[in-house]
Amino acid sequence: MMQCDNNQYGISFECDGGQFVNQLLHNAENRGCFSLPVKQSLVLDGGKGELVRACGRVGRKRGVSETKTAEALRSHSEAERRRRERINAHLESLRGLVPSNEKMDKATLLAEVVSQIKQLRATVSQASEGLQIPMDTDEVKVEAIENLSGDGSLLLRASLCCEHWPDLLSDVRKVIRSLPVRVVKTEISTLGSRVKVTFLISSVEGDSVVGSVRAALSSVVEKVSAMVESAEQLFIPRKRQRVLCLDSSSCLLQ
Amino acid sequence: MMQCDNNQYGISFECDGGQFVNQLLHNAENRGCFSLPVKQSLVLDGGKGELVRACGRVGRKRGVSETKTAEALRSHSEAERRRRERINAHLESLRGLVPSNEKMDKATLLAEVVSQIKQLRATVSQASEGLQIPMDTDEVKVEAIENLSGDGSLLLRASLCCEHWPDLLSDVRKVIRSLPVRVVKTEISTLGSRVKVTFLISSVEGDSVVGSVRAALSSVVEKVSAMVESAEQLFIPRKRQRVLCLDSSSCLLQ
DNA sequence: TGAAACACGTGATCC
DNA sequence: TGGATCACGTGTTTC
Repeated sequence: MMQCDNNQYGISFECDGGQFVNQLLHNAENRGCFSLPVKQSLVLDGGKGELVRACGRVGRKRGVSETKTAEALRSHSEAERRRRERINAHLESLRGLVPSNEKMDKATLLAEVVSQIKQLRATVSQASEGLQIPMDTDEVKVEAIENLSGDGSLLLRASLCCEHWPDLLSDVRKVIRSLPVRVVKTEISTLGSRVKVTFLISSVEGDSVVGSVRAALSSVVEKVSAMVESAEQLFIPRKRQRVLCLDSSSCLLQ
Repeated sequence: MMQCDNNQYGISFECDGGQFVNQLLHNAENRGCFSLPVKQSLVLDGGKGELVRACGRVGRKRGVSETKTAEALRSHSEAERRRRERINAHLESLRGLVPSNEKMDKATLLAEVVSQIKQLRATVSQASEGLQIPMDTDEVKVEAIENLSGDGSLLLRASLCCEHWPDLLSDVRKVIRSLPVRVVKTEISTLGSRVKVTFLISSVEGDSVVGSVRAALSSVVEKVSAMVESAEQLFIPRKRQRVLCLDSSSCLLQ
């Protein structure tokens, strides 16, 4: 056990840095009535914010350090109150978000929130399968649909699915335009923050076009995924796509 | 201010039942060093679970009531510790469910959870539109598709969408069978805990069949909605449909 | 240094 | 009554 006098409120006590002994001592030390060599404990008189000795008569003359300690205790307890209020406000929000009733204790409420989130995630995952918009994995698909007659040209269905990103659509347009293909049809669907772009593409160069379209779309997906990841690491909350459209044909990319 | 000696730990103090004054007195009373006529305050010696006087010498002889108080304080603080552990365990679960990082303070974590739930709900709502399975409102739709040639028979598309309930499918089967119709095709889709059943129905009685099919399906939906509501009021967590199938033709109802 | 975050034990309240 | 829940002020640690 060693002496530590580095606590900020000027309250001296015995401790050894060990959590266990600290806990054992905690209560007694608060009152300064422990048999170990405790020097003193100070408490705040809530009524006037003045300092009193926990044991013994109320001090007649008070030093500067005691006044400072009184102020520290006051601001400390006020900060703690604000913290509690902040936390409880969020808990109230959650109370409004889970179905169920009011008058639910904190632990049960939090358990309910946990299961609610899991349920919602499962539902979203299910919906994303039905809508063919995977939520967890990015995706690039390119497939030949049919060989057009004679001239060796090809009809392709190509799609990409990833998180939304401001430059996503213009990037997709750029890479598609750089290829020797003609876009027959475009569909853009979104689900939550995910975007899926599907093309019907015709090309006269049947040989390598599948690979080059796949490479082009993959480069876009990889760029977006890198941007999103770095934004998350920098604690920048990604802006969510709020306006969602499903199955809308559009010429945004043309 | 009036005397209250009805607190369970045998600790006497002054109070007036008012929250404000109670708070002001709270701290000083803990130590029994307030200038108001406080009788005594007892604290638990964490090391051995023994009772000591907050002010004054450690008592040599201890009464039965003091022993009982010591035990009460101990079990009280232990119960409180368990409560904290329960709450913190749920908070840890939530930490694992929000994306973001570890080392997030409680208030921020809870704020993140709130926004996460809102986002998930918006996504589910969006998906339910795309999949034509409304999440918030029950629905019965019946429409004539075409008049079959000559004999006055009719082809209908009928659908119902509501929460899942164990007897739902058999109830639907029952009411459909009670009608003078032939079921041509059935589709069952689910999203989360919602179920949508769609029928293609042919009938030789073209006049009233739309209304009677609608009435039949509505009676099922109303029964289910009543069951679900009463289950929620009784705090019975409705069993969620875990196995989800989308757009599956089936003969479950035939 | 001082502000912020957490765990703790306690008084109060409810059923 | 005893047990459970909550708000509170405080000691401690971290940055």
